[in-house]
Formats: sequence, C-alpha cells, structure tokens
Amino acid sequence: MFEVFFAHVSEKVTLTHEEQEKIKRFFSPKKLRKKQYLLQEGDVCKNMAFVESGLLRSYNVDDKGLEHMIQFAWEGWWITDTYSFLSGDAAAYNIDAIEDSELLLLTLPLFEEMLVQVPKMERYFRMLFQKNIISKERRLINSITYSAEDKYLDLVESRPELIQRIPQNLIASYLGITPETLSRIRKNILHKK
Amino acid sequence: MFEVFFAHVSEKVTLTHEEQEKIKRFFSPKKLRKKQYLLQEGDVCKNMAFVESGLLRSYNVDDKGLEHMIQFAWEGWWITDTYSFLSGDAAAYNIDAIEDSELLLLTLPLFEEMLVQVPKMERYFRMLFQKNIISKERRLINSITYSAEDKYLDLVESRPELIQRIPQNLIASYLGITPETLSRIRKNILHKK
DNA sequence: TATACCACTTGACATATATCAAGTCTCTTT
DNA sequence: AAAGAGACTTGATATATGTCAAGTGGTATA
Repeated sequence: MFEVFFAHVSEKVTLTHEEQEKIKRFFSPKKLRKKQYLLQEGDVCKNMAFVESGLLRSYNVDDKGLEHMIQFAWEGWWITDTYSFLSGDAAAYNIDAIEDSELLLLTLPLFEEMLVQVPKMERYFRMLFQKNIISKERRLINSITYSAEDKYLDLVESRPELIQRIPQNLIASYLGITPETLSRIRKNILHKK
Repeated sequence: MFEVFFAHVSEKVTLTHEEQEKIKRFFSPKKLRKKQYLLQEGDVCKNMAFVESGLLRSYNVDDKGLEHMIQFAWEGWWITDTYSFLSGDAAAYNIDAIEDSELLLLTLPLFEEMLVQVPKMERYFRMLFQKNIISKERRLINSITYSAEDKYLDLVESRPELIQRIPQNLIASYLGITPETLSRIRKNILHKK
C-alpha cells in the first residue's frame, strides 16, 4: 500500500527502514469508488491525500453551477484543499474520484507531528511545494497570456498523459474554456496538419 | 538591513541569536534603483531575493511584446524565477524594480547550505511555500472562473494595498486584461454606487 | 515656463470565445 | 435488440473583451 508513496519520497530524501515504519503510522489508507467524494465544498478539509492508485480531481463550482477544475491527481500525486486544510476554514473546493482509487490520508495534527518526529520530511514537503509552485505559476502565466488554442497546445506538449487520461470536457474546464471551444480547437489543429 | 527579514522569519520559526548570525552570512545585500533589472529573460536566475524595502515585479513578455505580470514583491516578500533558480535553465521571466529597493540575495548553493546548517529554515521555507501555493491557487481559480470585473473586485477586496501601490496598467496586466478594459470596469463600478 | 512624457480615459470597431440548441456516435443497461 | 445516457461535434448567434486611435491631465525635466 505504501509502494508508490515511498518511491516518491525517495526521489527527494533517503529514509531508513525505521523512519519508513514510523511514517507509515501517521497515515490512514482509504479506498474511494468512482464518483465518491473525498471533500465537499463547505466542509473543512481534514486530510491531505496521497494517491497510491486511481485518479481524483479537485474543482470548484461557480454561481451558474459550472465546474472549474483546479487539479487532477493520479498515482504519485498529492491532492487537498491546501487553504482549508491548513486554516481549518470551510473548503471552497470539491474533491472526488474520477476512477476507483486507493489513498493514503494524513490529517493536520499528524502531518505536523510527523514533521517533528521525522525532520527529513520537512525537506520532502519543502521540495514538493517548490515543484507545485513552479507548475502553478506556469499554468497561471498560460492562463493570462495565451489564447485558448495556445493553452491547449502547451498542455498537449507539457502534460501528454493528462490529455490521454482525462475526458475532454474536464480538460476544457481545466483550461478555463468551454467544451465546445475545445472541440473546435482540436478540429482546427487537425486541419492545419 | 536584516530587520524586515528576521521579523518575517520569526512569524514562522524562532531563531537563536547564533542562528541569526549564521544565517546572515549566506546573504548578499544589494540595492536596486527604479527600473534596474534583477533578472533578464534568457539569463539564469542566480538568486532568490528578499525585499527589505522597495518594490519589484516579475513578468514575462509575449511574442507581441506585451508584458504579463507574474508577481509584485515589496517589504517582507521574496521574489525569484523559481523554475530557473532551481533548475539552472534560462529564465522565462524578467524581474525589475518599480521603486528604489534594498534586497537580500541568496544563491542556490548558499540556500542549500543554509538549510543543512540551520534545519529550522527548512521549516520556514516549507511554510512560506505553502502560503505561496494558496495564493497562486486563488489567483488561478479567479483567472479561470471570473469575468474581468469580478477578478478586479476580488483583488480590491483581497489585496487592497496592491491596488493602492501599483499603477493601473500593471494591475491590468496582473489580472490578464488590457488597461482599457480595466479603466472601463472602474468607471462602471463607480456608476453603480 | 515650456516641453515632453506617462498614466489614464473614451469612442468606434473587431474578434475570440461563450451560449444555446440540435445532432451524431458509442457504450451501457435493460 | 431497444432505449437511454454521456461524450463529443457542429451551427447560428450573442457578448465580453481586445484593438486602434485620439484626447486629457498631471508631473518630471530641460
């Protein structure tokens, strides 16, 4: 159950066997069936979730009922509502499973306790967050700078697995465009070739 | 010179006097006059910069020569091109001073050395990056979800100091809209009142 | 004091993208 | 095999925002 997780951690820091055993005790495993919620808007986000298998998404819902994708997370990714998790305020996001999934959950008190007991994990999370910042920044710039077509082309290039695995209507939402526009863009790109 | 910096650090972790003295040695102070560059697109970003006083901005420039604001940083903020700084690849951004500024610079080797010698700083940066993720995420959602007017209203509410201090054409760029559109939005908001 | 420059505004018009509505195709369920 | 649902496409039209061009007022500079 912890295979993917420790493989991921070991890319950033080297843990002893004892440290691994200690770390395991802070997590609760959880299975989620397709379409089940991990978090609903308005609730407090009690967990960070590491995805051992499957696929989840986080998104918010606007006044008109439209969904806006914030993140997709599959094997080897973390997903949470960072703000709600850390502040204890109500979540603005929903998180649910796109495919049946196996998760490792970590609450805030256990997260903090783990960082104290295994200081190497401070380093792991610092590095994890660095990468997160880089990718959020890239997405933000794309969103501000590019046309709908260029946003899509950049995604195709930078995240091809995402294009393969995620339905088109969710990709459209992730890019901040409508499914109709994305469909027309794809048609347009094919014509050009 | 380190007043603002240690005030900022002490919000997150408590340092001894010895630790403070040790930390100081990793930084190089630098003054920047208005309009001077800290980083130019294409160069490698050699530093993270902490702003002791003044105001800087990071931005990229698109094919048409238009600037797109990524971040503003004044007293108590960090600014860098995170990707270029960590990877050593060419920077996609420019960073320059909007006002005369005093900075504390930290190179990557010294950043890493500091984290080893003063492990509390791992914790400081982990927490700093957490906050950064939260604010980037909020901006991203706004960018994807909201109309130009709603983006501006959200900024007025969440970052009033920014509205005060930053020229309107740069705010427009930060929101991903044109200065003309922002001007009309502001007029429109006044009319409603 | 004159000059030039910059930030911002305003108007007319252009365009990318959204919206609404219908249609196709595939896959699942009965 | 039939029915229904879901994902995607396509067309007609609407709308928000961009583009281009001109004008105003303030402020720095010579």
